[in-house]
Amino acid sequence: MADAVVPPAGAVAVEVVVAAPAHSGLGEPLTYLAARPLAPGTLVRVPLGRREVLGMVWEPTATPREAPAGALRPVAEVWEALPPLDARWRALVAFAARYYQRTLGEVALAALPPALRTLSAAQLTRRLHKAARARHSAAPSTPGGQPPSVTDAQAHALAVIDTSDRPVLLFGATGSGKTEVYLQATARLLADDPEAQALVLVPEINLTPQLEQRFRARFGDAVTTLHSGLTPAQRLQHWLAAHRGQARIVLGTRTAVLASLPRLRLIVVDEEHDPSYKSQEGARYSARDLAVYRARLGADLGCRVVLGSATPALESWHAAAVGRYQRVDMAQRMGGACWPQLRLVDMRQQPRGTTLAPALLAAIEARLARGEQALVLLNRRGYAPVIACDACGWKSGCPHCSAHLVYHKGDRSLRCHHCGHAARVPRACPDCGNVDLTPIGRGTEQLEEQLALALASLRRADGSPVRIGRLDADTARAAGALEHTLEAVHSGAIDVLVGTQMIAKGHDFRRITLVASVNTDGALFASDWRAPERLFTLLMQAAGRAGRDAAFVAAQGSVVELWVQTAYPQHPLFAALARHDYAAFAAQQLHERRTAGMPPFSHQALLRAEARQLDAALAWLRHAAAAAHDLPGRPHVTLYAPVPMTMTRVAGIERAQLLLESPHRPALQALLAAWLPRLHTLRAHADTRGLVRWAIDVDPLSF
DNA sequence: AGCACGCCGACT
DNA sequence: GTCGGCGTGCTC
Repeated sequence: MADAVVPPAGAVAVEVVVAAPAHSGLGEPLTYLAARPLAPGTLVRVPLGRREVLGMVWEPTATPREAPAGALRPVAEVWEALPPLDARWRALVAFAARYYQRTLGEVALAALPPALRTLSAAQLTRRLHKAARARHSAAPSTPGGQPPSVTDAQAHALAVIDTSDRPVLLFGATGSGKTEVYLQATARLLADDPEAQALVLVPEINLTPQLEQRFRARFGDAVTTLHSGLTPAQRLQHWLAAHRGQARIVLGTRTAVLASLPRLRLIVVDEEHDPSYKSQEGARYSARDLAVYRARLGADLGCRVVLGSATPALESWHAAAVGRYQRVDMAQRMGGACWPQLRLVDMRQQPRGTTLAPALLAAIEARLARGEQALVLLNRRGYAPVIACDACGWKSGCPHCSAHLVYHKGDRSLRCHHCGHAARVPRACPDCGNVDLTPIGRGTEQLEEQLALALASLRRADGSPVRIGRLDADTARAAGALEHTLEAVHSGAIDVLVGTQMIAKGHDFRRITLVASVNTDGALFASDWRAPERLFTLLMQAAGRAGRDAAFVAAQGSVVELWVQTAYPQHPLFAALARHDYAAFAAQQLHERRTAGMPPFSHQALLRAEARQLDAALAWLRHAAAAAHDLPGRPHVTLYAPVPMTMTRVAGIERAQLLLESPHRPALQALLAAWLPRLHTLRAHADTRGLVRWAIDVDPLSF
């Protein structure tokens, strides 16, 4: 074919990484011919088999590989218009690829905006010119207003951020003014260095619109965003602005940690404990951990990293305790806002099946009567998690998953929350024909209904009936619905907001004086040993929604309360919660984890397998474990027996996993690095029929 | 991962 | 007789 073309005299070999997984045999950089040497980080299009793909020039690997068999093919196109991705960025990608056991190309190319891959060099050049013109015609940014003066705690935090040689863990209560610290740290940096860039990471941008608003209000056009809500064209445009240094501040979700930011000097990870920083597919990286590493790579520029949370991840808390991070405390809530008092409702004293204890209902009524608002948390959407037949015991199971179909009353459907399967609610039991099917348990939809019923006779000051709003993945699906509901809470159009954990995020509600958690115990004894940490975080976060306006609370003469319904009121988690004492909770949890040898006192990786039949998945994992037998690091790594996942079947696929654990991270890393090539060989040559796919998850968060 | 080639069941 | 299922093999 075209390969017969004789390379021009003076052509040189260049190494190029492409977005190919390791099992393709293309894990290492590929060698092509170019008319002249190309700088590492340059984007190129290269022929690969019968197609042409985007690749990136990489520096030759330290250990020279033997030349590929056939004649080298020439690079098809060099994207000269785009400045190469710089050495710091490549070092970050190289680290992420190595640590999370992926190929360079997978990580490097996945970090680029998808729209970039579809462009030709000519289209890119046009795009860049257009962006440059738009920039010239745009009005200069006009940051609005004077920054507010800072409290002593904020000033201290800023001083530490300025001077610390370590990652800073900003431990600040909800409403203690962490955002103002981020803003002023950013402002100082930009004032100090006319080219510096800052990266602000948030868990989910649509749940925290206020942070974006505050950054825009302060820095105007210097702010750009990077998240999945943007159109492909916007994402490309924003990415280019960051890459070319025009965007001074990038506000984004976890993917933004891999954005190109040549003059990056400040990284903020807000709500650093949030699990959404851990990627759950592809390269399963932790954006928080990569942020810390990235700051280290930028040390020569004076790059700093700030991890902020009211309830840090226990890993981060421990890192601060041993001195790897520097902790700064901001304990006080601004403006004298007070902490909710904890009210535990012992559900063992309530009749079985009670949704809302009478005392809690009365407390809500009292608040509504005074014109205050309440927030009721139930971490389960739908009307009921399952429906059952009264006669034969049939339950609504998903045909594709080891899960129940959830009853959604609104559209009379049964829906699987794992695979999306949806069906009409049957008129009668599919097994015995009995017509009495009963919903078991409660979801937000039912809670909303029961609250409406219970509060039906209640009137607001103006005589109108009280209004109940619901916020969960179902009601938030429609465009603008989330903003609309939040606005209704702010304006007072909604008196009681019912919802899943999404109502606990950073919304700054002014008139909420009561927060209630209705069905708490599921999380207390979940099989996942991280469940208590997540529950504590959720309840602290939810509690933080109440009493934010101290003047309002005082004028009302009200008491701010957090109500928790539980059958285990004596659980130590609640004692710490009552004192809103994260430190005590962390100490207790860390003690348990140390005793049990769990993270952060050990390091873990999972080998996950998916297969048509469970046996095939388990057999593969056993093969894999056997293949690890004599590997480096093996003596320091515990391999547990392969087990089916808690949710064994999802969308017709059986899942199992093998846990690896080591007190010594380098040993685990060494083992993984040596193990993966063997696994690829095993997959290709051993009998692995039925196995659909497998993947390594380093530092897994969920099991 | 793509994208081909290649060998067995229900349709114009 | 073809269209099309997805099994295996290759890509510097």
